[in-house]
Amino acid sequence: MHRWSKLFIPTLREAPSDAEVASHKFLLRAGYVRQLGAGIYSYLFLGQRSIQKITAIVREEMDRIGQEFLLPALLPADLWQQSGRWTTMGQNMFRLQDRKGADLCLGMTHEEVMTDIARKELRSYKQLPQIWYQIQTKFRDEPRPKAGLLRVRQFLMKDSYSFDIDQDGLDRSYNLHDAAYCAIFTRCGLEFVAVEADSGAMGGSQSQEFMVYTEAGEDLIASNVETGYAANIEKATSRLAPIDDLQPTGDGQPELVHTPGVAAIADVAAFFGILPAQDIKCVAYMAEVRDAAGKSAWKPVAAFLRGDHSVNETKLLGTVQGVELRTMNGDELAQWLQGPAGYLGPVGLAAAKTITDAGLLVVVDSALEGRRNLVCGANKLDYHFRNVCPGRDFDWTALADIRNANEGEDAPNAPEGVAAPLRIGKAVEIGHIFKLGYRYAEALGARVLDQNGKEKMPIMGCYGIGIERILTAAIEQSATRGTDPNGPWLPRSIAPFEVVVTITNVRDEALLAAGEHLANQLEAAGFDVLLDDRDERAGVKFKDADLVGIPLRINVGKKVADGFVEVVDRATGTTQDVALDAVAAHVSAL
RNA sequence: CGGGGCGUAGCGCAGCCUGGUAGCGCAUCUGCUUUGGGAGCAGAGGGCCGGGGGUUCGAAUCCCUCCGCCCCGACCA
Repeated sequence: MHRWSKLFIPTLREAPSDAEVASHKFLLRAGYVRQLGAGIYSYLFLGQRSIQKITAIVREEMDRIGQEFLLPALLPADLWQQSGRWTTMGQNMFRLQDRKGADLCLGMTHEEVMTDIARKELRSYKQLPQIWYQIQTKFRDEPRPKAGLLRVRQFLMKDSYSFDIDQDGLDRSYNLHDAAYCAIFTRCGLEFVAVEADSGAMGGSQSQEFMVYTEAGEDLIASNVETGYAANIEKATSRLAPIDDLQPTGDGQPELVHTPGVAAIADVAAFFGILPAQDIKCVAYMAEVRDAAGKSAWKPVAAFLRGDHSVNETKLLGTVQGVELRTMNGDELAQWLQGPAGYLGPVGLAAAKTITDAGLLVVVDSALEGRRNLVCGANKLDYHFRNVCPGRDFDWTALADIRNANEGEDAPNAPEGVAAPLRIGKAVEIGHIFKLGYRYAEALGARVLDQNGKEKMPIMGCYGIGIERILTAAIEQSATRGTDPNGPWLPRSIAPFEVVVTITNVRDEALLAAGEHLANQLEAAGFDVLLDDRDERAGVKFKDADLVGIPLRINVGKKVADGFVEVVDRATGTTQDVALDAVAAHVSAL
């Protein structure tokens, strides 16, 4: 039995000024954590209890599909040099040297170590599949730690790794994780969505992120509940409503129009009396590309989109197979597009044949495909073209989806004619499952014998869950709902205690006895109970109980004389009188 | 790494511009009263004003420098 009077729960009346996001303020004010440095936190009693609730759930679900290991956090450089990541990890890796001068790093992820075990121990396909997981502290020298526990330099991660003999096996391991993750996040009380993620340049074949919508999040995602569509904005598409094309003027061929001072999309639309969607917008970039040898070069890229659309730079980067983008400066615009910003257009440009060729890469967004009689810049100050038809009047290096999907557009998988508006919002990533492929098995030389006695590389998957992010997301979620003026509370499954029994006046022997008895009863019934036996005024105890986010409170007060206590349910904001001997049953039913 | 802000008691802040050796609220401790939503009165303790250097008779205050933290951006297997 935990008695508040004996515990260290340093609640704060006011949040330290460093804290901005709701979860950060909560964690500090409720006495869950204290900060030691940028992105470095100590977990106090309540925080640690919550973390343990979370890891217990994670463990329980993971044990159904895999085996728990505990790998070192201190890792020799050698392994990372073998995988090639000693150099590619760059600044995000904490590095150190031992007394002999040997290089080491602090683990930020454990593909290398797991694969090292696999290569040394796994010999036969008969040993596969394997799913190995751990719950370990990870270290990442984040350029900018922020938002309390949301982005930190030291954090807990459940990471697992699967080894299979073939793609089918990997698919199964991946699906097992998918299901386990859904079970974990559901049990943790989170409203989450699994989104298609950009698997990056590493060539992973499939990847899903588990996200929780919250303003504190750092990613943008698009989803629609009805169709089940969900994707990171870097990957999201949408079905566009049809746009009426303009009727051609004159002979129907591109016609040069004098448009003095008309540069912005809105001005062009107004000048021609058209919709922005009937205009072509140009955004010009320089893209850094690297060849196989790792040599880098900057190539010019002109991106063309519907006037009312915006470029998704991740998509564009993927299309041109580049590593970095920056917008063109004036000189570069003059050199490659012969026109000033505001008057850029695709007509008459010498587009490279393929993205690997030299010269200007012209990338046209798929939404322009098949459109007719559009307006665009003429690459000449104060002039535009009308009657421009993609394909007839200009060519391109690549036609691809490079635009951002917008809020309210229909999900791409919605049946024709069915409205399925996308919800687009910020979200925090709480988990990620990823089909890795052969990258690490290859680099580190892991091999097993298959049914035919031939050496084969095991195919891998890796899967992560941010433990603290579950806590953070749950708090943000509760704060966002904003239904309780007394602040956020935690889902019962991950709250440090399920119930707090508040004795309104401990100097009243009868109340004290009743509270103690009730707390013991509830504990015997299997609940996690905190007994507030402090000699404080009732108001203080109510405020504290709410502040620390315990989802249920039982007030032991005057009504005890009649055999009743009050049960306050934070989730519904309701207070009910319940007979003393019926409390356990009542709480179970909630 | 670029831009901005901040650092004064445990927390929130004022004082700095215009130099004279530190103050308010909350919290803490003692006593009395109070006891269902952060009580009242009386009293008390607590600060190397982030560090170092400089200017000055004198620096929280002005100047230089370093450190730390927060926010925006860049970055983020």
